[in-house]
Amino acid sequence: MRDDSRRSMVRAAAMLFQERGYAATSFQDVIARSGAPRGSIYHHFPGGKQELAIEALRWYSDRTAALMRQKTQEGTAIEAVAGFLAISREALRKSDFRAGCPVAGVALDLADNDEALQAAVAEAFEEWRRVLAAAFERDGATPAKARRLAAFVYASLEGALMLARAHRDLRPMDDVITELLDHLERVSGSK
Amino acid sequence: MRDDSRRSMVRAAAMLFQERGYAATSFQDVIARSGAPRGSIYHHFPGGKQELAIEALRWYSDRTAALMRQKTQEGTAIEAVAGFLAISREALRKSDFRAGCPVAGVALDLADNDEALQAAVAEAFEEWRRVLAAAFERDGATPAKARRLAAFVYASLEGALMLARAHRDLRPMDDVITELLDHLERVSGSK
DNA sequence: GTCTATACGAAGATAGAC
DNA sequence: GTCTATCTTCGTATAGAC
Repeated sequence: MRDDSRRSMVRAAAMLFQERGYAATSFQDVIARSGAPRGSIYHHFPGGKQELAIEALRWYSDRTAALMRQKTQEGTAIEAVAGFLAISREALRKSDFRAGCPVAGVALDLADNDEALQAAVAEAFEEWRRVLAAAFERDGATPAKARRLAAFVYASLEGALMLARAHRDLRPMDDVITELLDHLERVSGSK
Repeated sequence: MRDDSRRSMVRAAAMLFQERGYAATSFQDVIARSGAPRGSIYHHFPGGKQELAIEALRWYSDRTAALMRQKTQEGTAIEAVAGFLAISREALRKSDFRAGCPVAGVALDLADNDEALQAAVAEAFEEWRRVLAAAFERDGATPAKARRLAAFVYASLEGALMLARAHRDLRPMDDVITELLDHLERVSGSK
């Protein structure tokens, strides 16, 4: 297919970022993982590593937002969160604790420069938060409460992934899932 | 003082890890930040970058655990969490969103090798969790509930720092603080 | 669109003088 | 304990052929 190697590079970059972060990922790693030809990197990404990273974040962010959006359409906001957490947990387990979050892997590697990448990171988080906040609001929460809950969900999830990966143990993830869902159910009465 | 340059390197490394992560931090950065002499790196840290990182994590981890331990002795577990979150928030604000968590900055940069560093990361998280879980238990929670709440607190905090830094905005941090403390107070009745 | 060759700098690390 | 010099490897990036 046309542009196949380009897309495979974007996907491989996202995978590598979630495993070892942005700074620790080299083009060689991306080539090796994707199987894409070495000579076409700068043909597809004239902006180099930064451009590849921005595309990888966009690709992953949109894909993830679409998944969450779908879940919010199939049920309540709480059910969507529960389903999403289950998927994240399963991905972590099946990957032997390699599958974290590529956005997080980039976010913590950025120094003060690199504003374009920083913007891509912020936009990813913001897109996710928007989708979920809309569902909480639809289910009766005030706009402010919906925003807080959505931020809380993604913060907890990112932290849970970090802890579980560090321990190579699902328990921190399970603990966070238990407490987070408990909180969401408790507050669903007091919007 | 003796060992002054060594300690300054450890502190500088911790600062840099929280700003830009492990992989993006070079010895040059550590030298520049600490003001320590260039020629003595491998005198103080024969194990190179990994050894420096392990020491930096230990130093920061113990320091942070001691702070949390002190707070749990001055008041309830919930008060300790509230105080700790306030300190983290203030550090973030005063540093213009540079002060994240060095343990997180290392955690997400590790590939599958580097088991020694991985162990140092896990031990840091585990030490923090232990201190806080003990306080929740002292305040009446069951051991299992105390463990879950402590994990939830640190996961939320790590995620909140990540989101706030990405947006260069304190609101995600404030949102998480609001919801997390709300949850802790709600469940403090049903241990 | 992909190849090879290569420039260029920066990284981690070592050796030996002082 | 610190310096300078150096080695080696690896990184991003470019140029030009095919």
